[in-house]
Amino acid sequence: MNKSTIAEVHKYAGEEVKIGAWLANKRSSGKIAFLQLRDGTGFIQGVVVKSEVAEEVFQLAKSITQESSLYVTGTVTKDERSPLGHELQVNGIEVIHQATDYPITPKEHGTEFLMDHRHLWLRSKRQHAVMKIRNEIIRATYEFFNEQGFSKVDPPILTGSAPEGTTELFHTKYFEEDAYLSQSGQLYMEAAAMALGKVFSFGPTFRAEKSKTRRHLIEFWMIEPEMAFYEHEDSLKVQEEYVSFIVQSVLKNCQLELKTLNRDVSKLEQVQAPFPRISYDDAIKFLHEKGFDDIQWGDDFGAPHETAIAESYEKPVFITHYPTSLKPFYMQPAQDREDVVLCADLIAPEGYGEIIGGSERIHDYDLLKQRLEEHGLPLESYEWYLQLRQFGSVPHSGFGLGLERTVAWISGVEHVRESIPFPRLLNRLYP
RNA sequence: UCCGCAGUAGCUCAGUGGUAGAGCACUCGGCUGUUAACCGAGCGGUCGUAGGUUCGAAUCCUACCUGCGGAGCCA
Repeated sequence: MNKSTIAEVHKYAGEEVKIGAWLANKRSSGKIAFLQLRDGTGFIQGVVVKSEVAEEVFQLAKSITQESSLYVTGTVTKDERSPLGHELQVNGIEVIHQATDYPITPKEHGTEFLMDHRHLWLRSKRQHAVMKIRNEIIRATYEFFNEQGFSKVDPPILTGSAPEGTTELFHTKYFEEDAYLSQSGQLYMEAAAMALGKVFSFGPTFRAEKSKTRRHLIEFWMIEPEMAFYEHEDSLKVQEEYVSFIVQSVLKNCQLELKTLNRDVSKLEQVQAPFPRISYDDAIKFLHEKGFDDIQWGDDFGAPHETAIAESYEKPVFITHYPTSLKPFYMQPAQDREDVVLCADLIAPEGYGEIIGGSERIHDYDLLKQRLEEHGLPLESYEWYLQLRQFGSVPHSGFGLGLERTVAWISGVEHVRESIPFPRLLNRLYP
């Protein structure tokens, strides 16, 4: 007999297969039982007809409990009513392990309860779909950057010096020394770009911020590309092509998952490069026209401002050329204006907020040193970083994309806590 | 850190001073195409914690704890 996964049953239409699965849910009447089966690759309905199976098989089908693990044998049949297109006409059931009192019942549950049972919640259809989309975004990321000639480079997670404010850094010990968990690999990626040309990193990031919104996690994953000889505009092109590529990849390879999540795909279909750009100057003017009188040139945008700007575009939008005072020390000033820098934030549509922050980096040694001093940063900690500008410095740019915000946006889930398997939030370190 | 809301059965909630309730889950019975299946019965309680007011408190008051939503914060 063929052993199959649910995702592959279509290859065995009309044949008998054996599937290892869990019982997600069950409905039954006196003479027919419907088993909702899942095996990680997908969901399928098993149909047990009393008149066509042995009496003990039907009695077993009626008595299996939610989330018990099973080997199910049956014939694969095509069925229009199934989202998968196929059903399983069950003729045999072997219970591997009987589950009792599974906590997540097929009814409504509150956030706290679901988060306390995240290890089980992941089994549900919705969460399964989000995790599959997350996986597709990761897969497409590797495909895109490999095809574009980037090398993956892994920056350290444990770092020594504490640049800027230490309040948002996780403190730990490195034997006798103080150490901090990385909140960005960017500076190291700049060094890597001088060695390998075009590089990208993909790893965890830690921010000890007391943020409590649907867009914030304490531990999240970032993709940080860095490109030698790329100026600001070159970097924007990479960003819009990259984001378009992952959105189109999800549309192509995760149709069932998007359907499960009820995602409005027409909005995603429009996400094709190029993306609109608006300068910080124009964004301030736009907000004033919209009646926001609580913001003036030099202020950073709050969540309502970002959302208002994003809502006037169908695609993600770049906000470029922020005031120098709002941005970190390493950003390259604009050629004709000292008061703004060559940077861009990419704001996702539908209120999902900033998904990318990027900039051209200062490549002039004297200017970089001056900026470090202006920001009151200890030069000795940045000696290696300054040396990148002493030995064949070149214009270069890079950006960081927040994976969970991107997953949340593309999946259409409300909160980033559903876009990572085990979210770390304020007051949430379990499970 | 600030503002607002909430905490009652395993879960989701109703109950605004006078005998603790419903749906789901679970158990039993019924039902041949169900889609959070449905119908009937049964089981199920330290009303977040501590103190106070009252003849009497889930209900009113005070403090604390926990969670949710938002703001702030956020390379």
